[in-house]
Amino acid sequence: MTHPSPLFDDLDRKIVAALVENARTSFTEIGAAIGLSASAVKRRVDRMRETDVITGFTTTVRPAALGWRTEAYVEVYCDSAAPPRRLAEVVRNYPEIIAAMTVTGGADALLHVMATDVEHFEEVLERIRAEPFVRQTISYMVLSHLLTGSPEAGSAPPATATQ
Amino acid sequence: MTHPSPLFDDLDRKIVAALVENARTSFTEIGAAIGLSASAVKRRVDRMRETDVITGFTTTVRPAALGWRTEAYVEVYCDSAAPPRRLAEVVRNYPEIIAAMTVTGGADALLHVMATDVEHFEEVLERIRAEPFVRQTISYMVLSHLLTGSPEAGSAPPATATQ
DNA sequence: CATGAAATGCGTCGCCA
DNA sequence: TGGCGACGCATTTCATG
Repeated sequence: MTHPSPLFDDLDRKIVAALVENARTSFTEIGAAIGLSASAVKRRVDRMRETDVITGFTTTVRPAALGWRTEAYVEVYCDSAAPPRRLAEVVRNYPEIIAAMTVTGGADALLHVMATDVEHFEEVLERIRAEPFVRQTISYMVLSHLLTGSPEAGSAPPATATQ
Repeated sequence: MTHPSPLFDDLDRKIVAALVENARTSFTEIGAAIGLSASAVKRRVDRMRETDVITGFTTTVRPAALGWRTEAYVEVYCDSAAPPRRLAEVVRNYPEIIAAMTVTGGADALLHVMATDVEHFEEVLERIRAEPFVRQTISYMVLSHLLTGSPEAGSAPPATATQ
């Protein structure tokens, strides 16, 4: 068994859960909730930022309010010659691509794309298809979200580990 | 038409961009950067929270550090009888499903699933497939991320609007 | 109608026990 | 780790163009 694990314990988990739920919660309040002083909470948060358990604090917005009204997932099929990892460089040049990953299955990669409207999306798609080693794309336009907020990985999974 | 739109101007956009980049940035600092007082910034943030332009402040974590080491996208094909929207209720019972949406294309819905490992994922998949009106699923396991952080919708799209 | 300025209460952050 | 203290920030109230 793992020992009282000095690397990441239940207190850390509760702190992360609180910060995922609201990133602007004060250390004092978190400390009061879990029975720790504010300085102890700050130390733990600083350590988690250092070890990249916590990667940042961000704000969630309603994309439509900012003008992003069209969302899609795009499967990308690459030329068998080029490794899909090379898409990493390409993908950086598209502000419309908010996530990209290599996947198992028929396609080599999956892109998460945001656009202002369908016309804009079509334009982005044409640019992607014009990239050197992109052979084919298949798009899935998002119609509606069935899950609004993301309860997310803030909660603890069955078992836990580090790295 | 709408005039210089008091609803959402460039200052608001800059504030949102700053908060997306770091949700714990002080109003004072944001104000100094855009030429506004702290109270003015706070008022604008409060208003944006009220109108749901800003939906929350959250913390980004490295999922692997919390024990979520397996990620996948799952296409769901429903029985033609049941509307895919009914998946909304089902999906809520799965902490492993962090996003779900209806999409165009062959599948009715697309699920974003997180699990601790492949065994756990298989177990989740079996539960999903056992749901009443789920006819078929196709899974895409995520191998590696090509885009780490999400520059996201923090930046301004070509044109802007509200609602 | 939104802003800036001042006042108070609270949080943060470094230091020491 | 907790506690203390200085400083900075958030938040409210008030007056102004």
